[in-house]
Amino acid sequence: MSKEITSREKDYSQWYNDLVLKGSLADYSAVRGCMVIKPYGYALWENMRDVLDKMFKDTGHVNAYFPLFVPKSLFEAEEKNAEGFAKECAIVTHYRLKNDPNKPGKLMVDPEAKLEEELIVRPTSEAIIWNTYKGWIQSYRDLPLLINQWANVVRWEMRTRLFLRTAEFLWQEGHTAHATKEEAIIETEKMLHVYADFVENWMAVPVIKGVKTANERFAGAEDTYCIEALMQDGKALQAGTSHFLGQNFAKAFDVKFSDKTNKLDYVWATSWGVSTRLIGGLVMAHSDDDGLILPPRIAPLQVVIVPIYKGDEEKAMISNTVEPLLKELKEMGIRVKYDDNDNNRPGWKFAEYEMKGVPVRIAIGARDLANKVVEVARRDTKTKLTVDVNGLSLYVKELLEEIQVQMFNKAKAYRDEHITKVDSWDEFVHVLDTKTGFVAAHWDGTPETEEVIKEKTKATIRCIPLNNEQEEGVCILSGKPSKERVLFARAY
RNA sequence: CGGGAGGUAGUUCAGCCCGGUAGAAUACUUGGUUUGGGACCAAGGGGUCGCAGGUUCGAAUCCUGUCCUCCCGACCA
Repeated sequence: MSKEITSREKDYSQWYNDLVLKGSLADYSAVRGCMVIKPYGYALWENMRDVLDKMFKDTGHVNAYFPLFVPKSLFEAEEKNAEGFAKECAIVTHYRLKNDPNKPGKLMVDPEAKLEEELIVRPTSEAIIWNTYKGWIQSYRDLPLLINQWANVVRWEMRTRLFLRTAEFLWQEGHTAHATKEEAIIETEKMLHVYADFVENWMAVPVIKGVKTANERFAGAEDTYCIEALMQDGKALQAGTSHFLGQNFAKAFDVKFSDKTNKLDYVWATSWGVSTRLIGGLVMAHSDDDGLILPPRIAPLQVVIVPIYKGDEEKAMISNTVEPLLKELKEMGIRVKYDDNDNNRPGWKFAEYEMKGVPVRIAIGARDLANKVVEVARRDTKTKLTVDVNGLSLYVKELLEEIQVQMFNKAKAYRDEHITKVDSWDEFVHVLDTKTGFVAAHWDGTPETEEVIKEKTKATIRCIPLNNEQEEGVCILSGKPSKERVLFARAY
C-alpha cells in the first residue's frame, strides 16, 4: 500500500501532513492557503462544534449570524484592532465581471463596477457586531447581551499549514456586552474555563490557562486570556482565547446604556473564540507513526467491527452475532460501524481504521464464534484482548471511557514533564534547544525584554498562568527583579 | 514576501540533461481463487504531462510568464 506515514522522528512536519491527508481529515485546494475539510474531518468538527455549542447555551449564550463583509469605515473604527489585522485582510473592491474584449471566452473585472466603499472580508467580527449592538442596547435591561456565532473568517496568511493556519478557517466567536467591568471580566474568565473544560475533557488535551502579555494580546483587548497546549514536538499551541475588551469597542462604536439611576455609560465587552485549529492540535497531541489517535468522546467513529470469514456462510453466521451487538451498542449511544464490505480483507481494514484513529476495533471470526468471544483492540495502546461476547457492549462502553482518561493522562504526563524551571540564560537556551516544551522563567515584565528574548531564541511568552505562584527572582535576560515565573515556548 | 524543492494515470513516481508524440507500481473495472495484520491470477479501462504563451517540421522534454503545493525563513491575536 502507498499509504505510508512519514515517522515523527524523520520529519515531524511531514508526519503531520501525512496524518491529515491520509487520515482523510482534509485536502489541499486550488485556492492558495485554503483547504477542503473532508467528510471525516468535518464529522470531527461537527462533534466538537455540537459539544461546544451546548456548553455555550448552558452558560446562557444564544447563536446569531452576522455578515461576512465589513465596510472599511466600520472596520477601521477601533484603531488598534484594525491595525492588528490590517496586514492580513482580503478586500472586495468590485462587484461585477464582464467578458474580456481582448481574450474571447475569458472574464475580467469590470472597471466600472468598482465599489464606492471597499468591503473587508471579516478576519474577526467585532466591528460589524458592535456596529449592530449599538442599535440593540439602550438600557441596562438589554444587558448582558450574550451572543455567539459559528462562522468562517479569512486572514491572509503568508505561510499556511493544514488546520493550524489557513487563510480561511471555521470558528465560533462569542461577543458579549455587560453593564459592569467586573461582570465582563467574569464572563471572559468563565469562557476560558469552558474552553479548558472542553479541550481537556473532550479532546483529552491538557491545557494551561493563563493571561497573555501585552505583546501577545489581541489587538483592541485590555486583557487576553488563553489556553495553551503542548504538542509532541515540544512546541506550544494556542488552543483558544478569551478577551476582556474593556470599553474599547463600545467607545469606538458608541454603544451606551442607561443604568438604573439613568446615568449613561459605555458597555463592557468580551469576545472569545476557538477554531478548526483545535483539530490540528488534536492530531499533534495524540497521534503516532501509524496514524491518527482520536479521543473516544469526539471521534466520528468510536468502534469498528471487522468480520473475518471464509465464504458467505461464515459471514452470515458472524453477522448474526454482530447484528444484536450492533443494535445494543447503538442504543448505548456509541458510534459504531460494522464493516462487512467484501472488497477489502481484514488486514487492510485494520490498517485503515488505525490510520483514521478509531479508538476501538472489534474483530470477530469463525474461531471466536465457536468460543463466544471477540478480539478487542485499542488504538491508543495498540493492545489486543479476547473478550466474551456476553456483556461485550458494556465492556466496550467502559473501555471507551478508560481510553479517554488514559489519553488525557498520557498527554498530561508528557506536558508536565516538559515544563522546566530555569534560572539562568544558558539554561534557558539549552532547555529550549534540547528538551523543548514550556520553560518557566523569571521575566522583568517589560515588552522590550520579551522582544529581545524572542529575537534571540524564537521563544515567546505563551502565558502568565492563572493563579500563578508568586516567587522572588531575577529576570533571566536583564537580571532585574521579578515576582513570578512566566511560561516561554516556541510556538505554532 | 525571500531561499530551496516539486506539479506527468485516482495515488506514489520514472521519463526531461541529449526534443521524435508517454511508462511502472498501486488503485479502478470484470471473472476466478482467497480472507486472523494492507491477498493472488488473468483480462481490461484510464493521462490535451498544472495552466498560458514562445522556439521548432515536431515539445512532458528547451525558453518566458503564471497558478498551486511542500520545506526553511520573514510575517502572524
